[in-house]
Amino acid sequence: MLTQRSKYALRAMTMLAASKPGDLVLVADIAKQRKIPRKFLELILLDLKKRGLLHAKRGKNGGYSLARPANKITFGEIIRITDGPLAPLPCASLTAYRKCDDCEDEKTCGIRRIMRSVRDSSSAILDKATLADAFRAKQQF
Amino acid sequence: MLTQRSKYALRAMTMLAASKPGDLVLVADIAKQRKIPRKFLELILLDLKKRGLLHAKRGKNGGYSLARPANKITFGEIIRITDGPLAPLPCASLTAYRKCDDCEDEKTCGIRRIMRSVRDSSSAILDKATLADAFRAKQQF
DNA sequence: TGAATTGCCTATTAAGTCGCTCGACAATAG
DNA sequence: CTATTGTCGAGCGACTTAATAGGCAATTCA
Repeated sequence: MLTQRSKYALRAMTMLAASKPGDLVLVADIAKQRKIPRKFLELILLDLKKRGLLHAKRGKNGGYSLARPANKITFGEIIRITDGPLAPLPCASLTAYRKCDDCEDEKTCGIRRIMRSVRDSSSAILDKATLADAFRAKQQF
Repeated sequence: MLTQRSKYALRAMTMLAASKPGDLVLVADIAKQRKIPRKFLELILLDLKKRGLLHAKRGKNGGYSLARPANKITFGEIIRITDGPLAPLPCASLTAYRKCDDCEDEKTCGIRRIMRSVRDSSSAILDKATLADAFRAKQQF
């Protein structure tokens, strides 16, 4: 399950994706409109900024905007930043591989093989799904 | 990421799958061979038993065995018991659906749509992968 | 019958994570 | 200068996770 943190991040990002590119949006506005605790949201956005997904400007008339077009920012990126690796096991992760402490032989591990295919199918979806896709879905109705 | 609990469960179950069907295996033996804290493992196995995946017998010459053939027990079942729903969001779960507290309109939610497809692809794999599959993978080498 | 074995069950604990808040600071516009 | 707005560090309560402890209940077998 995604953490609340990740849910908030996705919601905030889809809101930014819906606003005009380059337009600056206030944390306070995002918090209000998406019902996210303001101070908590600050931390999340800051993180997304540090990882290059957002651009921020301080001071009056400041705010946040996407650092790239909405169709160039994927769910996978966002979730990895807020929640960590997508893979069910560290030994099945590409972006954050780690050997299992007590794994006898990784090559013959049936559990790993299956978790690896779960990882592959999940990231196939999440690394392809962009903010623009999510927004488009909303627009259809 | 799976919890330690789930990892232990999967390891224990694959060990039981490797033993002769109907044979009783001691908790202590599983714990030793798979390097799982014994008392912790007891709790896990008990849970799996209550949910119908294992059969147990008490007293001397007792132990655990699979309640069904290894090719009828899936990873999905095991993980749902030990870790809960597979879906990344409650609103995207089939087996444990729950509406998001503050979701405006589920039908138009782009996030949900994507998470739903992640769920679908994950469970397509995990509800098909059986203990026998994992064991077979190991045997190949 | 009774001792040994083995799973069943309830509590408890230590450490960590999650969700969130507070207060001060730094940059920027006007 | 002042108001605004993001940045940052610290901290906190509730919960979860991983594990331990200890006794009870069923079963075997001598």
